[in-house]
Amino acid sequence: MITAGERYGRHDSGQGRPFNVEFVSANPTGPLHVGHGRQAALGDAIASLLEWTGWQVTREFYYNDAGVQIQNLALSVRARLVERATGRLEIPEGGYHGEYIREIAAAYAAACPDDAEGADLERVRAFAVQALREEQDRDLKALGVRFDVYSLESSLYAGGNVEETVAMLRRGGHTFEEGGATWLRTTDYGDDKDRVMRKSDGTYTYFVPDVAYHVTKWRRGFHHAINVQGADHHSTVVRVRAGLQALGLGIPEGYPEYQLHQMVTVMRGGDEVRISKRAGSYVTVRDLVDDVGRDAVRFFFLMRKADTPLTFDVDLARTQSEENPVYYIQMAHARLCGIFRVGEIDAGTITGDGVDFARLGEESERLLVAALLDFPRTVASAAEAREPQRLVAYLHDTARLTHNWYHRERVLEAPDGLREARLVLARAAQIVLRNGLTILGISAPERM
RNA sequence: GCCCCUGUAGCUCAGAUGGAUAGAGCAGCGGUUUCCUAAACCGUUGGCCGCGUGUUCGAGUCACGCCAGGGGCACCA
Repeated sequence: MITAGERYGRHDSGQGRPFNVEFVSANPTGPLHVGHGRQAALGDAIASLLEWTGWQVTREFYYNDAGVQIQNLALSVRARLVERATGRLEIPEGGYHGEYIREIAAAYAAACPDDAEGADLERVRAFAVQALREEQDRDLKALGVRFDVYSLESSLYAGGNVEETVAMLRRGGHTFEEGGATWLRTTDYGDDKDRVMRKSDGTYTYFVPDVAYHVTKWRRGFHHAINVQGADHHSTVVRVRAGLQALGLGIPEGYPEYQLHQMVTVMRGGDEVRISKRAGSYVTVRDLVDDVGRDAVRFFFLMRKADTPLTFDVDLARTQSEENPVYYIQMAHARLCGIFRVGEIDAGTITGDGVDFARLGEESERLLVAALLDFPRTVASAAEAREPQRLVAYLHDTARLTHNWYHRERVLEAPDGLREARLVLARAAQIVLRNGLTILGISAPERM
């Protein structure tokens, strides 16, 4: 434990094989909301857990920048441009009402004075998408989440992947024509009804580029992949997998994995904060980070398993007291640091050599030692199940045992021999708490 | 109607590959402070694990059926 240090808890079950973790993947049609925040925290923690179990992880973000939603975005911005020019506002059907649309329109008008009413819709679209991607990048940065790869739906059309996928599906014999549309017989793969892949107007439904996208993932060597999404996308799971099966490329039935999470509600002052993208009332990821801090945001998003609806209690998250679990865990770590600080001991020099661990006989220290030894198993289990909340629960438990021990037993003032053994225990607990928090993307402060 | 998720202490939730008296936090009650951070700790009250049947030596965990709540069921994404 001591000699492994910051590597304590790692495994090599992944054996360096590539693993693609796709998460957030928000359409560039607005700022990131709390649901994306949960995905960001979950996806990043799962990615980290996989790294700790020996996988070579790529964090990937997929932009749906080619569909109807983007068209609506462009039309919404144009509507605001027209409003600026004429004073008349007509937001189109399915359009976006948020205040940020107005801001994008203002920026567009400033950048492109020759097109103040947005006559060049393609130009408006590109501008708005770019602006919102930058906006989302700032949100992700506030959370401390980084991606290795950004994939664009539009590039799948431009690169011919969509056409190629459709051609392969047709060759595979699982398609048929009806009502002027082309259908994929997804019922051959467990769907409850067949799905349109090419609409009668000649455009493709969303899941076709999705299938094409996953073909590119597979071909890039990612034979292991997981997508973290909201449970409202659960109907896509069967379709995408069905499409991949129908291609006959030898892709396994369960590819890709999905980790779907339930809804997030935000409580503030005892009331639920209503979220309505349409009406423009909005709790963004950045609002939350500004309010309660990055560590608390990440922790609260990770403390429940994905299958459970999450209530984000803003008042609790910003409380700096015993009630707030994230402070409780960080405090346990800071306390241990405090021992070394007060004792003027460099924790890094602790080796455990020549120490008689049999002297750690108190109940509180035996329990703590047992918990620390359990850390690698917890990491492995959380990684295997793709469930970071197991690690959260473990850390809370270990923090409790740490506080308990700290209050019952003295370290610096213990007799010779026992003192050295307890310093090793303090060091080991410090390592485990810090490693655990690091996996979750939460800081481990040395003092608070 | 079909699909997915959930149902465990008063409340919010944990309970890996089935395994011994089912755990935590909060709330409640009772304590602890000349002490490495009281931003804390200790003790204690409180559970037909939604209901039923089945598989098993053994079920909170697996299967099936009910009941209740949430979400999803487009030639939208």
